[in-house]
Amino acid sequence: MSLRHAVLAALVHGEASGYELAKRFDVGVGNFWHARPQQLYAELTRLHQDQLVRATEVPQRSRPTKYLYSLTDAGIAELVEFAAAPKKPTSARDELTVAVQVADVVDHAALIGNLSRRAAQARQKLTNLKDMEKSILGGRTEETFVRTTGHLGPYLTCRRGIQHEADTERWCEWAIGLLRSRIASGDRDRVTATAGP
Amino acid sequence: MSLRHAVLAALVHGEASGYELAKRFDVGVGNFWHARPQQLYAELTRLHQDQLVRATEVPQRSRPTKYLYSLTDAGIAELVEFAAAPKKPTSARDELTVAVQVADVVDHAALIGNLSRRAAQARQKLTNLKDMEKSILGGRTEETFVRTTGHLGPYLTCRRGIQHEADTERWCEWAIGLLRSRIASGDRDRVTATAGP
DNA sequence: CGTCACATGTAAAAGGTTACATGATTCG
DNA sequence: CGAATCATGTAACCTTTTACATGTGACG
Repeated sequence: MSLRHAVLAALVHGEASGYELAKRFDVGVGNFWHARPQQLYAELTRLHQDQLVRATEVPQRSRPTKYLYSLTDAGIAELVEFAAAPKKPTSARDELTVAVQVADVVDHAALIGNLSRRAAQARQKLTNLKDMEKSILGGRTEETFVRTTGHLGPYLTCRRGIQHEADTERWCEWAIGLLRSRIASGDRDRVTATAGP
Repeated sequence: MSLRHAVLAALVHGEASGYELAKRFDVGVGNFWHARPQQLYAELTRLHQDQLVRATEVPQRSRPTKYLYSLTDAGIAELVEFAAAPKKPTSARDELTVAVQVADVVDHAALIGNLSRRAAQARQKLTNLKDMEKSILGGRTEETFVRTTGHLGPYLTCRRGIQHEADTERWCEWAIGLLRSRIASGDRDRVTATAGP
């Protein structure tokens, strides 16, 4: 039940509407918690009912009324409790790795295609995250930043994302290399996706 | 809908009962796809109905009859198709990182506790995965292995796991270091989990 | 004139977790 | 004598995804 805490965490940064929050989940928060806009709208309603956030109505001309949400004291208390509670290990679920697991039974070219696409995605995310890191550090060195800032959290998670994406890219490229070398050293009896009866 | 493919992937290694499969998911496959035994029993039934696996009844004395499942040709074809299809990016969901994101609002000591526990889990998994790697390589160097083997897939995914766990451990320890240095350099106004009214 | 940004949701379906149920055998 | 291993499942619940619904204003 922890979409709830991801939303609260996203609101620490400042008040936001559901729509704005969705964008925060697309860039920053999305690195450690995915959620679709629909989920956010629903969760915000629940959080409001439970008084962990307060909502300010902002009428729009020619658009649905917008609601700006911000943390209440109860909301902050909830976060404090959450951070102290034992955490479940992340539950891994990666289709690509499932496909790689069966590399020996499967069409190599298609697999390599999938690995390249993933590598490209990782590079894209890396670029975004490095921009984010730059804007967090704001010209300071890490050492200075850590001593000065009141916003260590976002920096820590941003670094986490950077390392993870770099790791992903490295692994994809390495796997591609091995699969290719295997093709080069001659492989027979490979089943292909297009093989008909 | 890809628990299905994770199960098929696990069966490439050889026939298994639901119970045995649950163990494969605990060790090997679990590194990239989690599933509870109940899910596996249900999925195996479905796969059997769809004729992607065949089932051999094995009566037990004083125990529920056991079913040994193995891949059919249709099952292998399904895997081939799956491996060629475009893959969704992994959906990140990590409670610990959510907690770290709000480090600045939250009790540092408790957070550090959570980070240490995660680091310890990562070290444990690393040990297991390195044993697995050793048994896969079977004394050969990577180069020799890659040229000789018909089981590249499991090696690739095992390496993925190793790198990921190593990365996790490094990040946890690094984050702990920064959080501690922040305590040392004097921090005030930290909300603690035990603070009452 | 088409597409993107804004701004909210509802409803059904799929996927995953937790709790419960049963019961013999082996090991320390 | 208690715990772990073997061996299967059902049912209720919670979470996530997908599809649908609505409509304006700005930009090129």
